Amino acid sequence: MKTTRNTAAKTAVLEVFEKSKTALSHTEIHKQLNDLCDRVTIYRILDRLINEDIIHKISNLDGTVKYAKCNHSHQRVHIHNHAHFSCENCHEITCLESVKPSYIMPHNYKVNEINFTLSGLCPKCLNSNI
Amino acid sequence: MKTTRNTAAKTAVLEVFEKSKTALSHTEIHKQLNDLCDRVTIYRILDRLINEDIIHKISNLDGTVKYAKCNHSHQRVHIHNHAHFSCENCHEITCLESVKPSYIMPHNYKVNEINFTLSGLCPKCLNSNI
DNA sequence: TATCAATTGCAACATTGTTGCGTTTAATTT
DNA sequence: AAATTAAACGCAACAATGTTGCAATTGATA
Ligand SMILES: [Mn+2]
Ligand SMILES: [Mn+2]
Ligand SMILES: [Zn+2]
Ligand SMILES: [Zn+2]
Repeated sequence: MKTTRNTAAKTAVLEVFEKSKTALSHTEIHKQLNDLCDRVTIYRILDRLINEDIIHKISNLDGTVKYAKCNHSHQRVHIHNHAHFSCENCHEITCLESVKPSYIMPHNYKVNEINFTLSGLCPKCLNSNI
Repeated sequence: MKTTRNTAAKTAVLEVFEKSKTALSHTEIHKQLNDLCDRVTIYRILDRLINEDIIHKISNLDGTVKYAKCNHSHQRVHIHNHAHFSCENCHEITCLESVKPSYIMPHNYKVNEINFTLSGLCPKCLNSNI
């Protein structure tokens, strides 16, 4: 199998994730890295981090894509079954690790992954907007 | 307020939706219309149909965006609270009108919209793949 | 230190969606 | 039926996002 390496760029991307309380887009990461590496490199690092189950991808209703660090306690099988919240006002996306939807599927479907994103107003914007 | 008009292109787009059992991407619609109108026009028609609550937008985990016809029985307030299924094999996206997630939100969030997309194998692909 | 596959930078490309503007057209009024 | 007029359109140009090929660099290992 392919081995994975620790590079300066990968370390820097991980540090950006550590410092952030919300999910980040490719562009936001690129700006924070301030030309430490090429934007293509960031796409490739994100791909690797997803394969290594270190981050997960969040696809929003408006088409934007963000990434967030996984904070799971080393489960053997790791499933991203938590919800994400996307604020329509400040556009911040946060993991709601405690919110896990329950649902009943029809027969004959095999579910591998779920994507549950809620949009509206986050607590910060809800308070300041009245 | 702005009034809305019935045009040849809009009618054609609606016919495409009527004929389809699955959700459609902008590109798929454009191909089916076979240069009846410009691709920009299709984007604008889709925007209008969403505002008129005739179709809804489905944003998938892999970044693709599709649209599907709403089949609701003229509720006063119309909320898209059903799930969508995205097949990893045939890439068809279908509305699962009967699947509605239940969940408990933390306080201080105002939820306006939800996006619940499941991916995996659809019944068709599940059966043909063993 | 030598090796070598993983990683990177760069250029080029593809896809998707948006905007401005002059022209056409659907629906309403005269 | 003709005039009116704002909605809708086509076209060109642009922006954002993501992908690919390839030569050069570099991290990990021997
Ligand atoms: Mn996780
Ligand atoms: Mn609907
Ligand atoms: Zn907010
Ligand atoms: Zn399928």
